[in-house]
Amino acid sequence: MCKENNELERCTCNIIHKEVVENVRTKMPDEEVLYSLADLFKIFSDSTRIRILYALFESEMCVCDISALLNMTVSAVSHQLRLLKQGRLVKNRKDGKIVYYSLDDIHVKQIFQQGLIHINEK
Amino acid sequence: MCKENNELERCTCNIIHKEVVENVRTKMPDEEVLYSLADLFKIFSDSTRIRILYALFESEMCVCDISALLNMTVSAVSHQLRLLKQGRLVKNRKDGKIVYYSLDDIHVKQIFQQGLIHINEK
DNA sequence: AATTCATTTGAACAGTTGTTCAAATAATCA
DNA sequence: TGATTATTTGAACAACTGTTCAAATGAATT
Repeated sequence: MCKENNELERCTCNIIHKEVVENVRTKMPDEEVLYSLADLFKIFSDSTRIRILYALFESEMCVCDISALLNMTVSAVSHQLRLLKQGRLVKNRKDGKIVYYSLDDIHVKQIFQQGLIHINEK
Repeated sequence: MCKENNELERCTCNIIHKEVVENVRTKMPDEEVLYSLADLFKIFSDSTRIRILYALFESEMCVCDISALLNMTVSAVSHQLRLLKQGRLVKNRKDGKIVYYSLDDIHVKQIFQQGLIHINEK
């Protein structure tokens, strides 16, 4: 059953273009890749984290400085820095009591750049 | 007050490196840009939407086909397609009862590609 | 006009997210 | 050691998100 495409057969499912679906299915990336991508973009999906990354494009900064720059509590900033570090987007070094954060990935700039191209289009 | 950097003064705020903060502040993009970027990446932050976009990389598809491909209800797919369309990432055309969705932006592929580079690194 | 089918829509729900607050670390300095 | 300061942590909360379900549209077909 359901051998031809472009034909509305009475399948139990509602697939209208079976050949297209099966062909696309073979080309889909692994589930794991899809989830990893979604997780990465989830990190970029918050303006606070984007602001932190843009700040670190310019200079390494301590938690206190970042919170002053963004006008946010150090706690809120620290929570976000933890997520950024988990996503391997920032790294940190300790100098006495002060923790300095800096960018851990050069691709972030390019991803943001591509995003901006989409936004500014049309 | 607070004229030198690298000096722990007793400001009302806690800025430790005032010069760095002020310099970075001048380089930060406008709020509007930061929010637009976050909104764009928010769309990519869900694996269902990423799967839909990957599917549309290969071929235009109707809602019914996509729901069969992803093994999801048409309603769930339709809701997500609405978000993708609002973000100007997909467009659609109507042919009778059937609505065909297709990619509306060539940059998406490049953004995903950059994301994959980050994921596969290290 | 009534029926069928593809799709959309809105309300409802559970699950997730970002911030705040208070408390805990960790490192310096008196 | 005790005090101070930078940062982290965990719990709590409101706000948001993705899916489901039921109902509504809209366009052929009978």
